[in-house]
Amino acid sequence: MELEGDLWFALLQIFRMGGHTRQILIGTSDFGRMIGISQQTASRRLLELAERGFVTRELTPDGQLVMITEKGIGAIREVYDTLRMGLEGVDNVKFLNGNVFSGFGEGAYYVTKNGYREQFSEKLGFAPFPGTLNLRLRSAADIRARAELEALPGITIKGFTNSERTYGDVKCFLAKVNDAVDGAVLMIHRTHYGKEVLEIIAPDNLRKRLGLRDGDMVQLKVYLSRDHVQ
Amino acid sequence: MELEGDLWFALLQIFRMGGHTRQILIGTSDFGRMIGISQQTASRRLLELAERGFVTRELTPDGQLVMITEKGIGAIREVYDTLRMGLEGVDNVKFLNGNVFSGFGEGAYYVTKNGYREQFSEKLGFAPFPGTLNLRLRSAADIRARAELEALPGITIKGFTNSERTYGDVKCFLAKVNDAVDGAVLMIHRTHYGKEVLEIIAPDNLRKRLGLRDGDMVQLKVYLSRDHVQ
DNA sequence: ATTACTATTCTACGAGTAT
DNA sequence: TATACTCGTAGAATAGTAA
Repeated sequence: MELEGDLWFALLQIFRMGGHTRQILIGTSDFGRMIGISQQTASRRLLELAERGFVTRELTPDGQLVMITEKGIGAIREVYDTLRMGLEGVDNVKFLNGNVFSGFGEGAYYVTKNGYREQFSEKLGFAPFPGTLNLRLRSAADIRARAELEALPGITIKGFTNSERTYGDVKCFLAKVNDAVDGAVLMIHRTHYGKEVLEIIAPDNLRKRLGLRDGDMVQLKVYLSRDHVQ
Repeated sequence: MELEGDLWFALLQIFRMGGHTRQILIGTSDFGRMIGISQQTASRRLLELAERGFVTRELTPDGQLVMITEKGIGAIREVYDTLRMGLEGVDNVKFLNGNVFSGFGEGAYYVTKNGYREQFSEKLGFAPFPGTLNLRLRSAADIRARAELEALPGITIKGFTNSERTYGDVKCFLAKVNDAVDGAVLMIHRTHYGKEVLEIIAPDNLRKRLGLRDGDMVQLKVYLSRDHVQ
């Protein structure tokens, strides 16, 4: 989150007053009363929001004209998008949480095969980074949710045969990692991992992109069908 | 707001992990890392959310099973509704802010006339409290916005004639006061107030319901048409 | 009237640690 | 391992004012 709680709520209050559509005139006393803080703190909040570029400010003799900037609207929309998907797309989404661990890279092996790579780009919309992020599921509910994914069609990446051997089908689901990065869950049919493991692919190296280390918890939003993916 | 900033963001994090759909297993260390606070503070946050009824909690040897309650979802939905109306209904809404003052109660006089009362109930969906809340608009933008309301059709309450005199038409707009209470803006056609005054009616006494005193600022969301009113 | 500085109070964070 | 207590302290909030 770019904006800590109290500051975000100050921004929300400006938003409620229509500050995203036009300049609004507010006094720090009124503003403070509206969100339950003192005049002085209200002053500091508005100052800080302006300093950090979330609002523009213009002092007048009887208050200040405040308006939310593009950046401010972005901060609001970020929360909005999270809430919308969670509240309205429930039927199409499964939430999973797991902890990062270092695996044997079997997924990485698959992901680099040319016979798969082109299909990934075409069917998932991105060329996967040549490596997977391994997650270990820890709660019964997560493991159950993973089992339910097995039963769903998902997005199928077709197997193929080359001179050496035959490669089986791979099933994927589009997913959002930590509510921030788009990627996909890889369900390799014959894997030696158990039912408590999930492999994630993404356009980037997720460990670097999200600053993940072994043991860190990661949240996944798995899209069961393509509808409503955002 | 029922929930102060930091606590709300803790709830949001649980939401992001799917805690509104099922119990999720989280450790206080992981949870803290995810929102940038210490293990101890994370523990306190979860404890307080549970104490205040926003989540249920169940301790296990390796973490706690947390799930958002109805009340918690309500707190999230409250913000969601605000954001949705602000971001998606912009064309249908005008935001106005004004300060409460004690007026001469002309609106109250109108609002109690039987010839109007029935129409209010029928066309606005509520029987108005016999009194109005007077707001004084302070910024040029607010006064301009009020003038724009004059030009719109709104909801017309027809005038009538009784043995004493003739009563003119009254125009209304549905509105939300302080993002919390449903009411309506009353545009009495011939009033001795100037262009910087607005009268609000609602099912309840707004001063009591919202704890308003003279001079307090009030925010209004005026719905220009009935579509998308929430 | 305002906003916002300085001084002071006090809340709330995290370190250390018990369970 | 967990969670969550106590406690010292940093930083935030308010009081008092200046501008």
